[in-house]
Amino acid sequence: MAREKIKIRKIDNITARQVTFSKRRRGLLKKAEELAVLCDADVALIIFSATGKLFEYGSSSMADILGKYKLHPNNLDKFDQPSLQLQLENHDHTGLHKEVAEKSQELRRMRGEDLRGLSIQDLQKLEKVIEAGLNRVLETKGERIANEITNIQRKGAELLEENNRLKQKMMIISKESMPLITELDSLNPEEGLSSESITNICSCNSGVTNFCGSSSGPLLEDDYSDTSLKLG
Amino acid sequence: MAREKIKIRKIDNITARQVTFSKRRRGLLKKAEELAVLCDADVALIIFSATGKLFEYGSSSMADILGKYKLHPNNLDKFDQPSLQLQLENHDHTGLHKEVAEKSQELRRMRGEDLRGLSIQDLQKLEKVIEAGLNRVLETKGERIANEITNIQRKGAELLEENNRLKQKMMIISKESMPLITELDSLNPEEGLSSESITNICSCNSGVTNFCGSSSGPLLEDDYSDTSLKLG
DNA sequence: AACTATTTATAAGA
DNA sequence: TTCTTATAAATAGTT
Repeated sequence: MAREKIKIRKIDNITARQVTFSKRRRGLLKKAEELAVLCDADVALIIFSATGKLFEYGSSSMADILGKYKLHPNNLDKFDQPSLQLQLENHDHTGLHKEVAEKSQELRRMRGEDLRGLSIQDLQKLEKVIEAGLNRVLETKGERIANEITNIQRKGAELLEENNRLKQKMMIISKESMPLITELDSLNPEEGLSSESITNICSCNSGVTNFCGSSSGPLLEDDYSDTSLKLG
Repeated sequence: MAREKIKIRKIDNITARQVTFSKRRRGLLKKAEELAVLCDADVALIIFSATGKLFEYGSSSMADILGKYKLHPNNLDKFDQPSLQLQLENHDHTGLHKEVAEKSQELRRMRGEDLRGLSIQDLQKLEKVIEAGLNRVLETKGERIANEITNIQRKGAELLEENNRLKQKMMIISKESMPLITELDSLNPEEGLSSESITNICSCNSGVTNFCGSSSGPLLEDDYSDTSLKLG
């Protein structure tokens, strides 16, 4: 446009090209602004140099103009689709939804719900998992009940011992054919122990039931033992 | 720029403004393309007329140029923020992450892991939840153990009965001062039962230990009540 | 970056 | 709108 007319094709000479870029860039930006001002138009001009440097003009907020551009009917089919990044995030989204659903179902099953659809093997695995978990929570309570069981055993053994002692004494009495009243009197106090054992077996029973249901708390306490003793 | 110089300000005359818009718009688009071609630049030009009509030029795909523009360091703070839609989805995202984390922890706790940080009340609630779930899975095993318990009780009751019978016999013997060898002989066979009872109590012990670990089931059934009644 | 001969763009009028 | 045209503006090549 001066001195010589040029063909509109890429300028080979790098220096000349850079110079022309500077001159024409300024001119373009100026004319863009002039158009916007003179004609009340909304103009966005973005220029990247060959080296990647950015120059821009926006008659108003660049974001506004570009947003308006994306929403334009002409471009809806190109820009309304979520960006690649958004698509990826949507996929993540789906994955998370799936994860939540899976964990929700696992929780339901650990609560004993929604067991249809589980094979016998699945149920066995589930049982083991739940049991393993419950074992820890129930450790303390389990220990307590184990102690009660030990009591039952001990008292059963005492009953048996007493039983055997009684039998031995009867054997002695029958074999010697000589009843000793004094010995029988001294035997009476031990009868209380027997009654206590019986009652404890009963209370232990309710204690175990409680355990099964899920209750906690000290069962088979001294109160029970006392009552048992009174029963005797 | 011809005939008369004009001030760069909005043209009042609507017709004149529209005409100028047409002329300058063409010139701007042409110069934008020239810059792109001559200088190997990437150029995007977007023009909205005052009436909302869109004109555009892109030296390459408009989407590419705008994408490049958004990723440019200058604009990261303006454009890296996701669209409103994306922001909402991101929030959902976070919510889902949170949900997954919560369910994961609940699962871990139902497995007896990660129990630190739970209050005693929390632990009791957790225990009830796990137990409730396990009760269904363990129904069969619980029934089996309930039978074991019944055995313990029955045999304990039998021991007691035997014990009482022995005592009564001794009382009779001592009070009447008349040992009856025949009765003692008839008592001997029951001694075998006593030994059996001892053994059963031991095996019952292991059964109950298992029960403590995780069994449930209906305990204290009618059998128990009956036994208790017999004890009374 | 400044100069300047030219080309190009365009304001006003038709 | 488009054409014309006088003139302003832009700019290619030079310095």
